[in-house]
Amino acid sequence: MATDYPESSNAMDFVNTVLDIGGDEDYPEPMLMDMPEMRYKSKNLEAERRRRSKLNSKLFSLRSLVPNITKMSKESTLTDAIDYIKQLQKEVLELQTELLSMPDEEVEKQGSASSINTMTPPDAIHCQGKVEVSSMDHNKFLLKITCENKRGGFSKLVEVINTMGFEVTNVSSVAFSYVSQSVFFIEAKDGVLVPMHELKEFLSAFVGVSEDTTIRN
Amino acid sequence: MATDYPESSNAMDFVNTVLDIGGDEDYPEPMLMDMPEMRYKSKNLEAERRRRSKLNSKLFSLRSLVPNITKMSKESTLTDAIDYIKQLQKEVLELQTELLSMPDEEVEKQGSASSINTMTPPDAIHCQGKVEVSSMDHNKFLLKITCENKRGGFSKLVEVINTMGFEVTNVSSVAFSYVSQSVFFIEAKDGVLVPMHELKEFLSAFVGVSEDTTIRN
DNA sequence: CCACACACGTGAACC
DNA sequence: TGGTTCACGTGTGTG
Repeated sequence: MATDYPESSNAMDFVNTVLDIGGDEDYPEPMLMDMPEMRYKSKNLEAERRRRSKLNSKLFSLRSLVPNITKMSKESTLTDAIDYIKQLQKEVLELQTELLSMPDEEVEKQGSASSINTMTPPDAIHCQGKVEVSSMDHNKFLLKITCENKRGGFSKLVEVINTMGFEVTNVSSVAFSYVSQSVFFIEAKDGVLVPMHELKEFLSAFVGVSEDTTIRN
Repeated sequence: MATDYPESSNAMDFVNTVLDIGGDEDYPEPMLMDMPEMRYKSKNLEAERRRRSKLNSKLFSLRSLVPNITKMSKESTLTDAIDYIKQLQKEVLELQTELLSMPDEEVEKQGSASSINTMTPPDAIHCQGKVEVSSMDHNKFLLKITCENKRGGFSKLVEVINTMGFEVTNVSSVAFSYVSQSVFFIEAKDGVLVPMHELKEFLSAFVGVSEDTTIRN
């Protein structure tokens, strides 16, 4: 026991706690120096301890990244990490090919759950804007949207309109300075029936206008 | 200081004394310590060698999986692997959210699903179109795109432009009958550097024109 | 010379 | 009981 640790060696102790018992002490001490009590200390001792500590720390954080850990051991950590990387690579490849081969109507994730929809737009445009919805036909609408000119705002707007079940048949958009103004001529997709006020509410929430302004027929 | 420690001579002799000789190729013979000159050899010597070997092997194959290796060292192997896993995880998440968005079209044509699904997606708009790219500035381009007017075509176009790293600053699009024509004023996002020809090639491939310039009906 | 990284053999602790 | 895993201190090579 009682190795004279000159330093704390924190991570090591942590790993020791996890994997092994703390009790890995006691130097084999096969020294044959003629010095009476003075024990020869390698110059690397401390450095080596640091190195091991760091290495174990990395190993531990590597393990923490892998979801399925089979065993708490160095070998299985590496094995699992290897398998996990392979799996991730494969997954990325599949997703990429899937995404590339059929770009259907992908949107970034906006239009699935309403609760999310009303909450996620923080990164969308989040400003005061104006939304006008005019009904041109039973399934055709004219949107006039004024909002802050933000990076990606227009793309997101298109996506939102798309995921709501509308087809953009015609659009004119101009952005200048900090304001962006767009006019969309949209048409409900087949089988989609969205009430006008709902469309307006959603767009208003997305664009960042708190409560209504105008709806006209 | 201890600069005078007789490392090469005494210490080495000590090691040699302790564990036989050259120490590399030893047989796992269970030596007894009673022997006059023969020294005791640990029982797990060979096992430990195997363990180390296996561990290093894993470490090596882990390194072989990671594309960007900074240094050939254990620590950087682990660090790079960690970063790589993080990157992959992020990538997968992005791809999933990007892909997970519109059940619309697929649900619609689920009747004759599989064959159509696997056949239709390959080309997004699958028509002959025309793509013109004009460079307005080092990072600003003007796109003139003519293609078949297809459901969701415009949205897809915007998404493609967006994912390629461009910001749509201004757009005018008109669709009539079976043809759609759009003019995009786009600007490369910060840090994005896409060559003009690449942009054009990608858009052409997406829109469905085989070779640039020509529109064929 | 020194900092760093590595492999080695060993005792101990855990099934 | 062994078989397995671990941390340790050390020698050595490289820059």
